[in-house]
Amino acid sequence: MLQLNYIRENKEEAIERLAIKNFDAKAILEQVLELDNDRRKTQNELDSLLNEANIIAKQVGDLFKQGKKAEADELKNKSVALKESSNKLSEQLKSIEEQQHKLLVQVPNTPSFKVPKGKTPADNENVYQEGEIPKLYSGAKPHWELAEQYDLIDFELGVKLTGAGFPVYKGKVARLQRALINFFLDKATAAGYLEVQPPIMVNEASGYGTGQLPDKEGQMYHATIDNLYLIPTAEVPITNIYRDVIVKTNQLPIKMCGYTPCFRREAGSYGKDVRGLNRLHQFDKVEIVQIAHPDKSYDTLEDMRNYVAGLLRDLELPFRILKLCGGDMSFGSALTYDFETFSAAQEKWLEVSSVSNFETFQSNRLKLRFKDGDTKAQLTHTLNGSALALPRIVATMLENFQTPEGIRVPKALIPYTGFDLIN
RNA sequence: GGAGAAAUGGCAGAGUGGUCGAUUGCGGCAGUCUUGAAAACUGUUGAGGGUUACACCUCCUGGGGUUCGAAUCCCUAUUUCUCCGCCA
Repeated sequence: MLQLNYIRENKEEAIERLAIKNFDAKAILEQVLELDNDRRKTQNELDSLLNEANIIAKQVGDLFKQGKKAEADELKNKSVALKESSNKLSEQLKSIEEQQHKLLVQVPNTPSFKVPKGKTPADNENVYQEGEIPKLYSGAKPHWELAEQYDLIDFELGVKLTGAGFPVYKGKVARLQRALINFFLDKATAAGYLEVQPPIMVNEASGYGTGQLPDKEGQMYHATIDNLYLIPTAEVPITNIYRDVIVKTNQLPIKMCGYTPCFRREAGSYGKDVRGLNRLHQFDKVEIVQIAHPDKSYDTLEDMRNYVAGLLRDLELPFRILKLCGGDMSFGSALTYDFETFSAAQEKWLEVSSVSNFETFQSNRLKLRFKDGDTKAQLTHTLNGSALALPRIVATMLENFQTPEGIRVPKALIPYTGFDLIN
C-alpha cells in the first residue's frame, strides 16, 4: 500500500511511475487526496468537540466534589448534546477512512524507475544469461515421460489421493527433493540467513500484511471453518514475523530463510503450461527474505540476485535473468528479477525464482518500521526471493541431465542424495 | 472438549470510575565523573493523527456497551496460564 504522505507530496510522480505498470492512477489518487482533505477536516472538528467534552467532564467532577449538584447536572446536559454531534462526526470519519482505505488497497506499488515499460512477458528485459544449453541425444524425453519411465513421479496417484496438481514423488526423486531442500537451506544459512520453520497456515492479518489479501483471495486455499489460509509462499509467514515491529536501525538488514510447502489454487491455468511439474497446486520451496534499510535495499536486491545465480551455477543449470517489465510485475513489487532455467527437452525457459524489492509497499501494511534514539520511526523495505522452487528445478534437471543410462546428479548435490545416477 | 484465572509501554510490574498516556524497577539514549570503561549520580525515553510550531485528539489484546467521565464496570471475540479429559 502506498503511503499517504508520498501521494500527498508526489502525486505527479506517483502517476508517472504507476503508468509504467499500465495503471492509470490519476482519478483514484485524486479521489484519495480529496478524501484525505475531508478526513482531516472532519477529524479536526471531532477533536475540538472531544476536547470540549473532556473539559466539561472534568468540571462536572470538580462540581460534584464541591457538592454543587445543580450546576453539575446542567453541565451534564450540555455534555450529552456534545456527545450526539461527536458521535455523528466520528461515524463520518470512520466512513471516510474506510472509503480511502478501500481505494488505497487497489493501487499497485509504484515501480522503480529502472523498470522497463511494457505489457507482456515479451517485453521483459533479458539482463543476463549463463551456462550452456545442453544438446540432447535423439530420443530424449520431457520430464513427465522420464518420470514414468523410471517410476519417479506418479501424477495419477496424486489425482486419486487429492486431485490434479498434487503429484506423488517416489524413490530417488523423493530423495532428490529432500536433497535439494537441504542443499538450499545449508547454502542460505552459510550466506547469513536465519533458518525459520514457520506455520504453513496463516490468518487474515498475515495475508493482508504481505498483500495476498484482499485482492488475491481466490488464489489461496481457504480453510473457512477456522478462517485460515494455506500459504502460497513462505514469504507470507516469514515476512509477517515482523508485522507491527519497530526494529533498531543497527539490526538491519534482517535475513531469514525457510523451507515450506506452498499451495496455489491456480484458478484459470490450463493447457501445456500445467503439464507435468510445470505448474502445481502444491510444491516445495526455500524462500529468502530480507528486511532492509531504504537506502540499501537495491544493493540488497543485487546481493539476492547474485545469491540465486550462484545456486543455479552450483546445480549446473543454464539460466537467464529477466528484469520484469511494468506489465508483467506483481501488484506489490517495485522491481523484480525472474530467473529462468532452460528445460532442454521441452525447449523452453521455466521460471524458477523471482526476486523482488517491495520497498515500503508491504512494510506500510505490516507497520514494520525502524528507528534509533529519538528519531521518528520509518518504514523499512522488504525483499524476498525463491531460492529456489523445487518442481521446475527437478523438471529441468531430469531433462537436461538425462542420458541413455539414466539421469545424472550434479556434483554439488551428490553429498545430499547419496547417489549420482537416477535409473 | 469441560472448569477456573488472566491480558497494561522494549521487558517486569503498580494501578478497581474523575489532572492516568498511565507509579516504579530493569533496559535504551544523553550527560557528570574517569586516561578509557564499569559503578554511582543527573536528565531523558511508547505509537498514531493534527499543527509552520504549539495546542489538541486517539490508543492500557480486538470489537461493542454503561456513564457527564472508563485502564478501572458490563457483554463479546481472541490469546495465555492452571486443573480435568483426549492424544502424535
